This record gives sequence, structure tokens and C-alpha cells, in this order.
Amino acid sequence: MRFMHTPQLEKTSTDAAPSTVAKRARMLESMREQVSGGNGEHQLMAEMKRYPKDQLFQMLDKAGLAQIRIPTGHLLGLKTDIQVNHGQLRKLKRWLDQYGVATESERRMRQTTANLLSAYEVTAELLPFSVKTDDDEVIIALRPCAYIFSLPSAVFDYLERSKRAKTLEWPGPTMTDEIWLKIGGDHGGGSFKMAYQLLHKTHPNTVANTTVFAIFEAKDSRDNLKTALGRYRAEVEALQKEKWQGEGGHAYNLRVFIAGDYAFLSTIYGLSGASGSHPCLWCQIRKSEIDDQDSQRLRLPPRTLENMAQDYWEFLHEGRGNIKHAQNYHNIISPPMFRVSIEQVIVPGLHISLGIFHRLYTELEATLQGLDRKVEKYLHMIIRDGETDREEILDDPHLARFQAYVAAIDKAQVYEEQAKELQEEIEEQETQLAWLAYDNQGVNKNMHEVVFKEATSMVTALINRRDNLERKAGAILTEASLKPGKGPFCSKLDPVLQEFHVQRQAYHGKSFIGNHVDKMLQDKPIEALTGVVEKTVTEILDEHPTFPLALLSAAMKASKKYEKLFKLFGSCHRLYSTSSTMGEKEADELKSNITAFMDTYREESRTVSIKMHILEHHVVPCIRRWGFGLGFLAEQGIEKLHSHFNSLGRSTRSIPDPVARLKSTLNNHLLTVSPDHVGRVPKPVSQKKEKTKGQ
DNA sequence: AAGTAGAACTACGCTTACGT
DNA sequence: ACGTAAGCGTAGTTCTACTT
Repeated sequence: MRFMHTPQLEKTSTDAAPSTVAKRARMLESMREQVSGGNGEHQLMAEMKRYPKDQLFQMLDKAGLAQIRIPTGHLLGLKTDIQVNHGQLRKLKRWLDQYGVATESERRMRQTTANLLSAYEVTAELLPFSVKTDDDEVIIALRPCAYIFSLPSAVFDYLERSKRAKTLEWPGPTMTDEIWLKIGGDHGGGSFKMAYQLLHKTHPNTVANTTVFAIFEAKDSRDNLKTALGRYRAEVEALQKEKWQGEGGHAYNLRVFIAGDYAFLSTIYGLSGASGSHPCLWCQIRKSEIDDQDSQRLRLPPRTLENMAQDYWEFLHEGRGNIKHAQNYHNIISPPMFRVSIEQVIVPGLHISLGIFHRLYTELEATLQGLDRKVEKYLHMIIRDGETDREEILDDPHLARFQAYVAAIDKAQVYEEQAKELQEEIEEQETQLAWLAYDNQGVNKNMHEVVFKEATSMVTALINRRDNLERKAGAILTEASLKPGKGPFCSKLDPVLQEFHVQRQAYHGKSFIGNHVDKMLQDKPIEALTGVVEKTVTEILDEHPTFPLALLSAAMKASKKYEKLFKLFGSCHRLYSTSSTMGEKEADELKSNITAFMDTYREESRTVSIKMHILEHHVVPCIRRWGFGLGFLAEQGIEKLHSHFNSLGRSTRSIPDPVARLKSTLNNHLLTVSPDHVGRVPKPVSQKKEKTKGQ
């Protein structure tokens, strides 16, 4: 039992001076210490719990004790992930403040930013780039370029931070003693971006693991790349000689890979382009050898940095640097921008898939267009000859597309009739002319010549008129004839694409994007795409049994052929696009799949594109050499950057100075990809699509 | 067509608030 | 009274929407 002193109160705590209230608090504190037996904190918690929750929160609020504290650095994570700028964040902070959510200050956020980006030294300036004006003129203009000053220090910082964050991995047996770094570039969304990816990650190709180290707002032409990337030549060379101290002091060598689309790779290595006489970056094959399989040499000499340097030297000294002579020097017209061995240049698997799929698809389209034309010709014939009822044709859902054309046949027929009549007259006149020439042999020679000339010019005039009429008829028919892709066969393709949510791009020759090619190369979409041809042709033939059967067989043949080609290519695509390791067994399987596809493709003896050559000769060796699928090594990760930068650009849109704007955009990007990036916004939980089974 | 108000941006300095 | 952190204001600039 103890006695305690309790003062006689004169003022309540509400009215008393703060110092008095503080004194009373100290008194209670010491008492609590005693009562709790030395564990005041625990005791206070119990006391607080006696209050109703609402009241307790109200009290804490009044006391200025925030209920929620966002850990330092995490608001920055939010800022970079949802892409807002400091101004917008001020508003958010003020708003959060109302609800007692305490966050780090703007100042501290800026400090953290500076700390996270300390190794990068981001510079931005105007550089002279060649750009195209609206009138397609090439001019030199100053455009913003933002870049990291030192690539090696950025890479090593990334490695160190990853090591600390314990996110480094060694996914394959071929990379045990080395650090693999992929460097790639791509143009898109109005700017060219150059980025590196550390391959020792669970998902090396994600945007979060892709660090852009140079970005400029111009096309990726040879001179532009030289302007912007010239500074990295020595740095990439230095990088390959460096060693990095990993966990436990183990020293790793750095191996650099180069990735990008084929145009980029050609430019980087000084190749004159994909349409040159020696278009391949990995070997010295001639274009004629690609087209004509039989003339191909048994062993294609591979390109090396050495023979490319030799080619370039000869191009300069013997060829006098004249691009017209490039073909004599294996099309090497410029020194490589990075001294990275050719075998470390990764075959652009994504673009090969895009290119070959696009080619197969447009070929299918062209075949169907041919069928459409045949149907049109056939309709023309039977209508003109009155063999069929117009209404019957226009009632058919497939043939109704020819409505305008059928109408035009009538109009054209008027002119055709007139031309026919003229034709008869012409024939008559010509006979008379012959008689004239024969008959008047004895008469006055001059007189005869005048008459003959007159008759001749009359016939010529008639012929002209007839030709005019025929031309008019032809023009009317051509005008009304179906536009490419609108015929009964061709028009069926787009709905199939839509069914699988695949869209073709409005520009770039209506090409496809990677995900969509992936989707379309599955068995089901392929069958849907080619099956639609058979369906259409049988439906037409059911309604109109008089249609020539040749149409049926041609359509069926095309359908079967493309189903086979698509499926064969799909099996190749799926194999080489994998992002996991690939052993000899998988490589062998891929090899035989590619051979099967190419053999089938060659059956029709069409020209073989450079992309097909690369597929045939360089995909498998590249996979064997490094032990991974192209999904791991190749360029798809770089492609994803553009949309990321688009959304990043939104928050810096209103920075007036384009240079400062680009710099800020790059900084924001570097923040999002920093291995120390905390407080991320979680990925949305993907909604499982409700399966309608059992209904 | 020209002019104008207002909003937006970053980076940095200045004022205020708070704790000791 | 002092030091530090937080948060606000502003320079200098451009863009947009609206008015004259």
C-alpha cells in the first residue's frame, strides 16, 4: 500500500496552461509506471483500449497524432508508379492530410530522388539531328537528347543495388561465371531509346528491368545514332573488360549482348541495309543465294568483327567510300558503333515472327483477292450473257457485295452496245476501203488518192470513237469493281481477327504487334482464319450450283496450304520465343520444325526474305550458343518501353522547355526502374474470366 | 487574327511550424 | 532561443481557352 499526492485542482485541464497540463501528464505517467510495475507502455495501451474506437481516433486526430504514416520513400514510389508530378502530389498530400495520413515531405522526396539517381548523372541537351520536315525534306535540326553520362557507373550501380536487394539470379547453366548485360535500342512513340537490361533477373524483359540510358527525339538513322551514341563506343568496350565483385568476393566477367530490330542492328554494325547484296549480319550470303536455294554455297562464311573491319577498310580505300560500290565489300559502309562480337548480337526473334507472319498473312490476302476477282469476272460474264437473274445474285449475302458492280455492268453495257454497232460499221467501211483500193486503179491518180485518204481518215475516226466507248465502259466497271479486301473472300478475314481481339496497325503497312502474332499463331485462330475460306465457298456453291467448280478447288487448296504454313510456322515461333533455357534436344526439335516450314514454303518457289534466311540459318545456332530461347535474349523487352514512356511523358507534358522535359521524363523513368524503388503500386489482380460452363 | 487571363511545370528560396 | 524540417511561393516559360 502506498500513498500518492494528488493536488487540489483549481482549473480543469481544458482551461489550464499547457505547462500545467504537461505537469499533470508527467504525474500520471509516473503513477502508471508504478501501477504497471514498470511497463507503462503496455498499461497505456490497455487504457486507450477502454475508449470507444471512434472517440479514440478523434482524440488522436485532435492531438495531431496521425493515424497512418506512409513510410519514407513509399510516396515517391506512388508518385513514379502513377506518374504524377510534384505539383499534383502537393494536392494529394493536402488531401491526405485532412484524413490524418502522414506522408514524407516534398523536400525529402526530392532528396531521395537525388540519392537514387546519384550514379546516373543525367544530362540533357540539344543536339543536331537529321529530321524529316512535313514536305519530306531532310534537314538538320536541334532536337533534345537526354542521356546518362557514364554507362559503366550506371551499370555497376544497378548491379550493386540489385545485389543489395537480393534480386540477382543465375537462371541458366551457360552464364555461371559471367554477368550478362543486354543492350538494345528501338525507335517508337516519337523517340529513339537505348536501354540496358541485366539478364540476371526473374523477369529480365519487363519494363521494370529495362533502363533507358539515352533517348532522343529523332529517327534512328545512321548519322543520328552516331550523334547520340558516339560517346558510348569506348564505354561499351570498357564495360566488357571490367570485372564485377559479386557476393562473397567472386569476380564476374561482363558479357554484353546487342539486341534490337534488324534495321537497328544493321545500322549499328555499319551494314548498308536489309536490301543490299549481302544483307545478312551474321554471314556473307549473297541476296541471289537467298532467292535461289540451288546456287547457295555449302558453307556460308560468317561475319566477324575482323572481316567487317577489313571490308570497311577496303570499302574506304578501294571503293573510295562510294556507296554504289558497297556490294563489293560485303555491304559494309561504316565501322561498328560498338565493338561487341557478332555472335553476341541476338537474332531479332520478335521481328522475325512479325515479319514472317505478316508475309504469310498478306499472301493469303492476295490469294483471296484473286478469288474475289475471279468471282467478279464470272458474274460479269453470266450477267452480260443473260444467263442468270440479277435479283438472285443480290439476294446472296456473299455476292451482294457486288451490287455496285452489277449495276455498273448495265451502264457499261450501253457503251459496249454502241461500241459493237460501231465495230460493225468499221468492218463495213474497211471492206469498202479495200474495194476502193482495188477498184479505182485505172482512174486519175490524184483524184484517187484524195478519195482514198478521206475514206481512211473516216475509218480512223470511227475506230477512235469505238475505242473511246470501250474505254468508258471499262472505266465504269473498274470504278465499280470491288476495292481490295472488300470481296466475299477477303472481307471475311478481318472479322476473324476481331474475334480474337487482334488489330492491325493503321500505319507501317498494316502490320501486327507481337502479342497479336502470338495469339494468331495458335491452332484455333489459324483454323478460324483459313476455315472461313472453305465456309464461304461452300455457301456460295450451295446457293449457285452453276458456279464453276474450279473456284471450289482453288479456294480449298489455298485454305489447306495456308493452314499448313501457319501451323508449321507457329510451332517454330513458339519454340524459339521461349524465355527459358533451351537444351540441345529443344534446339534439334526447333531445327527440324524450321526445315519443315521452309521446305513447305519453298514448294511454291517464292522468293525468300532476309528474315526467313535468318530464321533458317541463324536462329538455331544463336540458341545453341547461349542456351536460351530468344524470348530471353532478344528484343521484345525494348519494344515495351514506348508505351511506358508515353505515360511517363504525360506528367511532364507541360514543362515548357523540351530539353528539361525530356530530362525530367528520363529521370522519372530511372526512378521507376531503380532496384531500390519501394512503395510500388501493386499489380491489379487479374480477373478470372467467368467460364460459362454448365449453363 | 491578335490579345489576354489563367493554368501548368520544375527548381529553388523563403516562411512557418515544431521540437529541444 | 535556436536549429531543422515541412511546405509554400515564385521565377520564367509555354500552352490553352476565351475575348476582342
